[in-house]
Amino acid sequence: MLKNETLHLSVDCVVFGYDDSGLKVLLINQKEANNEEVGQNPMSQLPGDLILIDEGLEAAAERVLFELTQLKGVYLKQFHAYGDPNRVKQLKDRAWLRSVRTQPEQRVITVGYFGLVSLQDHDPQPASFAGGVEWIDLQNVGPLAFDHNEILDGAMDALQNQLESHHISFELLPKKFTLSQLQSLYEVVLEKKFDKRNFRKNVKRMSHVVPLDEKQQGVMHKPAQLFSFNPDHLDD
Amino acid sequence: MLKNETLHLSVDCVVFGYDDSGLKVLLINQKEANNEEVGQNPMSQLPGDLILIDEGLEAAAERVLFELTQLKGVYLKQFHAYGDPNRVKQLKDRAWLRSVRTQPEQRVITVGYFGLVSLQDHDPQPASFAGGVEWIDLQNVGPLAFDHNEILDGAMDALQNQLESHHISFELLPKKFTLSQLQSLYEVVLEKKFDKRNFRKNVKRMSHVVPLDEKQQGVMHKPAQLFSFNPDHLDD
DNA sequence: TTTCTTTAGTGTATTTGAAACACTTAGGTT
DNA sequence: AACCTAAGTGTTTCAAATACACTAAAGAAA
Repeated sequence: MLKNETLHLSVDCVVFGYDDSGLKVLLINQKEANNEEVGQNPMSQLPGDLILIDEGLEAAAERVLFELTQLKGVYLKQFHAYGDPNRVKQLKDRAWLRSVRTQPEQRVITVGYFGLVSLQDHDPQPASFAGGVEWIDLQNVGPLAFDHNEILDGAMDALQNQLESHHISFELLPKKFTLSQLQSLYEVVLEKKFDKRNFRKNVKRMSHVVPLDEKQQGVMHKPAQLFSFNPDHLDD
Repeated sequence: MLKNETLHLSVDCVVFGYDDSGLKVLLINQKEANNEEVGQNPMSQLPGDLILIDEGLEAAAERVLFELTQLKGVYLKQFHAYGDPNRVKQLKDRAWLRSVRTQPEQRVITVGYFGLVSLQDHDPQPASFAGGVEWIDLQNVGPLAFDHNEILDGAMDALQNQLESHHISFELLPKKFTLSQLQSLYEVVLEKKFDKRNFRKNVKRMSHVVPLDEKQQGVMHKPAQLFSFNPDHLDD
């Protein structure tokens, strides 16, 4: 058994997708792994891969995400680096690593990015050159490869912490959205309920949420006014 | 000129030290560099070094900090990874890199940790096996090596963001402290003034700040009551 | 021992933001 | 015309943030 002499660096992307049915995360299936030797089911994992030798971290996250899921122009933000020396050395992950890596025993440190997309504005089933890609409801995420459950938790914490302070909710909504959609998003991400009238009072103080001269269409109830996000009005 | 084929990973520690004279950061001088070829002054930098092949990130930060500054038992927390492909390739940094690295042209990604110590409880002039170690007032920090000014700014942001929410102010104070010291710390770190009575009202609600049966000694004014931090009482 | 200097320590009134709460409206469907 | 559904809207109550000025205790100086 070879002694590891260098270490590798990867990026992993925790891409959250949102629509009226809830908050989801983008996972890829390890289709190409033959887990015969340990008789395991194919596992899911976060989209991620080794960075190239001359590539910046954020550029790597964008490239890897595009290569694995065809997603482009996604808001991405670094949140944490994971470097446990044994994070890719569990038995469950060996077969897959051998099938895709030239140095499967290599230690890999990874830098986590979280991404945000609106499922209405982006193709919810991005094609992949190898392996399936799926949006999984956050509640239904099972055991993932490597330490990806921990990374997912870390991304969720970062999202919750930054949702209110960093004006990122709009990355998860369609360009035109209703106040009810905005409220539901807050409720789903922060896992608590808000009072409708108080919530709207607060939104009306945000000058970067601008009402449009347009209403919701095709709904079987009173149509809601549409709003959009104006990044130029960030005076508050 | 050799093509780089692997990349390296380092940790850099931004250790903040606090006492009644203010907030400082621990820097080391590049004494061993002979900058003759570009005629530059010796530069200061954050304590940091490459991680070992089997070492966790936090363990690396602890080890490197100890090796370079003899500091031990310091609160350390990861805050950001810096991976610009050119971050160690500026002219100003070449001479020093050649004097200490076997592969000075190597790309290095670094993971930043911030550390917190009380200058009263820790030796403020830790000895180093090579190169001087100094506490520098935050206002007096000049140009540092590599991207270390940017890393320092990132650490300061992290400290400001976490001071109130993460109960870390106590890492910067002596075990026994006065409320005035606590208030000054908040004012220095958050760069704003607080009202004395309101500040104390808020502290009295924090059950983890416990009054001691002890008073300040050797001061030429009314001695203040001492308090300490009880990590078991974190119910709020 | 008196006076001076310095920082510790304390309470109330005002303003602001957060929280609680229920009915009417507009559109599509039956 | 009646019904269903989510949109939209104000006021009251309570809690927290803010603003503000004097007395107390110790050591130093006279």
